[in-house]
Amino acid sequence: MTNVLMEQALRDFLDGSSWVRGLTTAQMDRVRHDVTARAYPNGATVLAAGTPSNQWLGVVDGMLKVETMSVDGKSATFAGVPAGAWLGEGAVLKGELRPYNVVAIRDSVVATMPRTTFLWLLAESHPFALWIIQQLNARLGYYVALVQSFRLNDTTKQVAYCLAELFNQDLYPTVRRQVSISQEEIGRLSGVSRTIANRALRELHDRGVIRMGYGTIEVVDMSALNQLAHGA
DNA sequence: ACATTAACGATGA
DNA sequence: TCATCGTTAATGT
Repeated sequence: MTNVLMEQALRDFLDGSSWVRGLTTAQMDRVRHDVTARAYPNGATVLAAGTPSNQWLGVVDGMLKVETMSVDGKSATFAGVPAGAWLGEGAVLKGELRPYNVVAIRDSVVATMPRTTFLWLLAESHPFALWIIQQLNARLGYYVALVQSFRLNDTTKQVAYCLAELFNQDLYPTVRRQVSISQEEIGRLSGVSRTIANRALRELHDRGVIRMGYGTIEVVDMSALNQLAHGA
């Protein structure tokens, strides 16, 4: 993507971010000035664990994941983050070193807001603070339901839950029915091997819930997927 | 039982 | 050419 196209994509992305609508004109001007965009190829580390939390990130295009690495090199994926979402406010708020890696799992464009701008907005804008609260609350809800799903459900339903949440409007406001993610990453996100992820996805396909493409999954029946995700 | 890892070939971009 | 997918056989819990 050329720089000009990327700047245009960044403007569109900001205009489409719901928290921007609550800002004053002056606040918006500063945001537009301070937020920058950068492209990352598939597999690239956007932010490494252990580095200072100096930025809030927005996924303009593509897909990121949040993961930790254990000492023996194994990794656990906590979240898949599709285009339209913002992430990283937790570490910025705590002022800690980043606890997780943020990695591109597709060719991606990522927007960066400096920590100082983020904290300024949080102090200046009540609507922004409310938006952040609802975002944190939506994440909490995700993880509570995740524990429930893993305690009570078989692997196919675990995969269904993780897949369904990629379309959660509270977590990821951009409305889509298709997501660009490999079965390998679906497995990591769901805590199962690629073999099992593949079997679960084919089961969902055979039930007419999704369609599978090369590196993509399209939801055909969202309500059926959500029902399976919650134990049906 | 049921999941994982490693591996293979096939195929899409 | 490389990523991704579908499948299988051996192995682990």
